[in-house]
Amino acid sequence: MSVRHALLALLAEEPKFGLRLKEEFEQRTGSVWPLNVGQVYSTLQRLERDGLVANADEAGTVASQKLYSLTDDGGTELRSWLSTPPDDLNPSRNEVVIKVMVAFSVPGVDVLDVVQDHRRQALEYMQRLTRLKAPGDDVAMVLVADSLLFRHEATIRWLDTCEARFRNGELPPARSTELATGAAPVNKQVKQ
Amino acid sequence: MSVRHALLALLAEEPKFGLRLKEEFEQRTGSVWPLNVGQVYSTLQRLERDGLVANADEAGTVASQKLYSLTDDGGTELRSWLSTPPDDLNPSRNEVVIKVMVAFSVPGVDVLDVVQDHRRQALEYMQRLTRLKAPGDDVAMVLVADSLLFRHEATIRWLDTCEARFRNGELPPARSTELATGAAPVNKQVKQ
DNA sequence: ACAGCCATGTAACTTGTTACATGATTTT
DNA sequence: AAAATCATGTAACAAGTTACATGGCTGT
Repeated sequence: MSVRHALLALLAEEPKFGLRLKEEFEQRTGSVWPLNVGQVYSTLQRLERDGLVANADEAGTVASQKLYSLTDDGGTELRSWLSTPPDDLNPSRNEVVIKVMVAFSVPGVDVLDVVQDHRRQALEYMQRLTRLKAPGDDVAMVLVADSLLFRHEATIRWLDTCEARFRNGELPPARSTELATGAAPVNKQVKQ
Repeated sequence: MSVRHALLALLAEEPKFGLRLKEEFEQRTGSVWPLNVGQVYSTLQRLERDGLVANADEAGTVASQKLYSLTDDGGTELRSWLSTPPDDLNPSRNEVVIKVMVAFSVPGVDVLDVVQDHRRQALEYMQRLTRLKAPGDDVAMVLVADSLLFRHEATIRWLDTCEARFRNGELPPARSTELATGAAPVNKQVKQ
């Protein structure tokens, strides 16, 4: 849901057209997160359908440009988004975490290898980011790179706690001969 | 792409059916990331279509259960996933980062307010997580909670650097009178 | 027999990606 | 006038969410 609202934010400044929105979005993120043009147009269509954006077809612009402007409802929606944290109740899935949590029961695979693999890869990516940040002209790019650095660092720290716990013998219920979750009902047909 | 591969991993242990996969996935993530049953079935269909999974319709099970097993191709795909880092070239978008990067040009909104808002909310969520972790029986839940805690901490640290830079007068190019695309794109590496 | 769960499945929708098609404007 | 590029748009697909429909099995 980020793109939808980001477009609203960019339109709050002044009416703009599709391609311009793509360019500005990428400028704000230092070109780290490219935005597909096609998605801009379809998102604009949906925003218009929902009344958050209107076609400001005033003169003064090139004919082939289709200007969109923020409506009052759009402004309300935007302000609400800016003050709301991203979904506490449904925290988005973390691929590395999922990978580790399912890896330990795969035959022929050592979870600790997976952990080490990803730790090393995260480190390498952090080094690449740090190197890339050096020129440091573009503030947007530096900030977004920082966000990636912090996130990778968090991943590495998590992998470390994982390794510590695993070496300490703390393993999640491996082969689920019994699904002993209190809430979830046990599947009686499965056990043989 | 997490769910698809997670199912492969769970099937590597032994043939299983849809509902069981849902239950085990949620068990592995301490019920923090619920998995929709419908998605399990449609994902299984796609996996079967792609030859990564096969219908192991052996006897011995209840008629209404449809067992799936991992194929050789599925095993190869799984092993490849387990040793590959999640998309360095297309790092996934971070909603909080996007929010901050687009907020500073919204009329009537102070970026520093947005930063403080989200800092406070992330802190509150961390406290809730820490409280929730106390009973600490379920290793899976503790690990996933840790991953969320680390991620929130990374967010907070990023927001702090943002605030520092903003107070220091370092603002990204606000109104883009000129879209100077001369900057080296982070992401445009060779597609190989 | 009937209620209630187990298990599978489908339909409609949203977000996002890639690729392609088409017209308008500017440049040479 | 031809070529390049600006700008919009569409089609097809993957992945995910919600809601609903449909049989089969189990317990009382």
